[in-house]
Amino acid sequence: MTAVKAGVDGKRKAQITAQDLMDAAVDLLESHRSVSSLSLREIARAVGIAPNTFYRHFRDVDELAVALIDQAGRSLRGVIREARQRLSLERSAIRTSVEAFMEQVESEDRYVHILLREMSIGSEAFREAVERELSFFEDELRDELERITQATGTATLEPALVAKAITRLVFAMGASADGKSEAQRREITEQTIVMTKMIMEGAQSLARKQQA
Amino acid sequence: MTAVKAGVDGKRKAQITAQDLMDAAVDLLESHRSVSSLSLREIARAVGIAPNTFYRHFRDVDELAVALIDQAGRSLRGVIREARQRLSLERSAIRTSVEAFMEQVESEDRYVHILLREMSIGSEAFREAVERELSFFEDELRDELERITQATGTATLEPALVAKAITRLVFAMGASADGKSEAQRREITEQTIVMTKMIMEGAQSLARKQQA
DNA sequence: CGAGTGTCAATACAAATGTATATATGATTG
DNA sequence: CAATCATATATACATTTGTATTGACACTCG
Repeated sequence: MTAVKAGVDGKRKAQITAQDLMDAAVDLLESHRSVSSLSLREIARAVGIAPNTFYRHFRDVDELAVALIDQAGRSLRGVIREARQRLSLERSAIRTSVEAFMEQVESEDRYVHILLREMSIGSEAFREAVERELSFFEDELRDELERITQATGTATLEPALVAKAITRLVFAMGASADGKSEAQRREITEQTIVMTKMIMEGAQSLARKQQA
Repeated sequence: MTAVKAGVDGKRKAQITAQDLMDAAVDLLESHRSVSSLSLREIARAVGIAPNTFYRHFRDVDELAVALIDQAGRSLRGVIREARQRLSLERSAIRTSVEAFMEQVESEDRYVHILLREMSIGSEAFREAVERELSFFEDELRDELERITQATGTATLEPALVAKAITRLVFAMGASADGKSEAQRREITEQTIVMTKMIMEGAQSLARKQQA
């Protein structure tokens, strides 16, 4: 939208973008700071612009925070979708998905951490953005569960509820994996996989009992 | 420890206690503000003391935050224990416990909200305090599960993992119940109960399959 | 009674914050 | 080229922040 083509000569001042501001904000949140403790000036300082220039890109720090969540969600959903497409050849759908999720959490994409951490904090707009991402997940997962039910013929009790349980649990476990070591994260991943299987198995077992 | 006996005459300035500061802080966190966005002066203003007097009770706002978490955890554990003691006469252990938890979350005790919300945010000491409370929960729940296993003879797969899954899930659901209406909270409670039952059922079902 | 001690307020100050106003620079377009 | 526009800076100001210093008041104990 507001993208500016680089000038003919390469000597340009390197055009600050909204993305630059977001990256700087994420840097500042590296350690366990809350988004709400970020100051406009601090972010501006980090990217090397005058405080007022911030307003060219966002009205608020809050607005930047919402953009952060959107980005985190988008990136996370992309990874999960990709994992799902790899599913057909693989063994366990659960394992593949959970591992994809945790992979995304553990590295490279520091945006996701913020989503996981600040689920219940921040402005109204912020929390709504987080809720939106959770819903996306739940919906996609529910569809997937219903597809499995159709395909395998094994009934699942209340797919929507199962999807919600798994989503919340996986997110919570992901959040707890945050500062941990590689080994610890691997253990958390394995735990999460077993937990997810328990929920799935429980939902199917209850469905069987209910049928009888 | 530092409690001061009231003077002979009742005209005293009403002795500010650490608890007063904590209560004031909780008031300020009413809406979804982060603890890390609280200022020392703000809290002092709320209780009507001079900024410097704050130091008589806490070294930091961080130290106050940790005290907050401890209090929330203590109060929460008390309620769960009480619920557990009522269990023998009741029907479903799961329902009783989850309802007790949600009851505590939804009203009166605004301290618990903070614990639920800021699980992944704040200083090191803060997060450690939260982790401590989670561990307490998991341990007590695991003991309970093992006792059930002993009593009923129905095996449960990995009680520690089940306890962890249930704890994280219930906490996550509790956190999501925060700003909601009475009706919505009731629905969340019901959902949480079913989710918990799924986990239990799944763990038992998997144990049966593994035995075979 | 008088000295000590714990609890508070008053004043002060440097630093940091959000934002208003005005200005400069390079790109775009007539 | 001149005008316009988006982008960024500079300066400024009133607030707010954490904390240092100082002193007042009430209570306790010898």
